[in-house]
Amino acid sequence: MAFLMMGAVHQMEAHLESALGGIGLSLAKFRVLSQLVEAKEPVPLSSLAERCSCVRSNMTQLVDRLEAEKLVERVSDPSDRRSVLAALTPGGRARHDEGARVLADAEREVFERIPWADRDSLARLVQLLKP
Amino acid sequence: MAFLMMGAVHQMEAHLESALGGIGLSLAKFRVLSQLVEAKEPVPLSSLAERCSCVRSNMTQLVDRLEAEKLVERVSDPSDRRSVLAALTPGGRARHDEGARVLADAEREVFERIPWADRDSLARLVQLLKP
DNA sequence: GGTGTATCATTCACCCATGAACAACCCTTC
DNA sequence: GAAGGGTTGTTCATGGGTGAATGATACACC
Repeated sequence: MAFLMMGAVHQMEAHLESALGGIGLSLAKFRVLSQLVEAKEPVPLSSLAERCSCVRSNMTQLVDRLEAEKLVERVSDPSDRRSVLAALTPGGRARHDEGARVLADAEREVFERIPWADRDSLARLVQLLKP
Repeated sequence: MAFLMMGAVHQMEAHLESALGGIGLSLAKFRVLSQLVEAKEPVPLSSLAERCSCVRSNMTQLVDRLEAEKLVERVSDPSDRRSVLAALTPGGRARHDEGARVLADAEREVFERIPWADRDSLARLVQLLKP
């Protein structure tokens, strides 16, 4: 059962990943951009890591890569010299919007095989697994 | 919806992973041992990779690590000198059995929150996602 | 028998994720 | 104001995964 779910979800991830790959994004990078869009302002890496449910060291290198592609910028926080803020660039914003469209399509493709009536119960059951 | 499922499954994976971690295994390594047990005989890395749904290069280093822990052995295939067979050692067999017990417990913990009546429909819906 | 093609395992470079160790910095508390 | 303890981001080692390139081998076909 656990293996069944892992298999299905990994295939789904691979599908989304490959769709995003077409525009030079990945799920991890999209999640970061997405959080920055939502925040509407520069976010400390630490808080960004928390929002993305990953550890700080991971966010460091994720932002490294995003910065290399000029999708985000590191800016320093005047009020706390330990902190480094990640700021969305215009290019990053555009890439995110593109990614959101691509992802919506890919997600539709995955779920179109399961009838609308069943989606609620699937969501409910999956939710039960979480805490 | 996709993100909900990914989140839930990743947490579940983390739980199983940490349970296996207690005995020096991981999901990936357990999957390999498991396939070797099932096969009842040495298996070419290529076929092992296929059974584990991963690429050959990944299996190479997975077997590297398992071999370093003396859980499997590389033996050469007399009938095809390109091929390298992975063979389960007695220690590997024992570790697998231990892993299977640990995993069964961990899986029970994860799913005990969802009522028996719902498990079938969850399995059915997840199955729909797969091909 | 020689040639071409396909398959095998490995290596390499890369991506994503974790935990441990670390220097820099903030903040309390004396 | 000096001292300690908690944060912050980075680095490093490790594990797990991919795709591309490579050298060795098998095999079919001429």
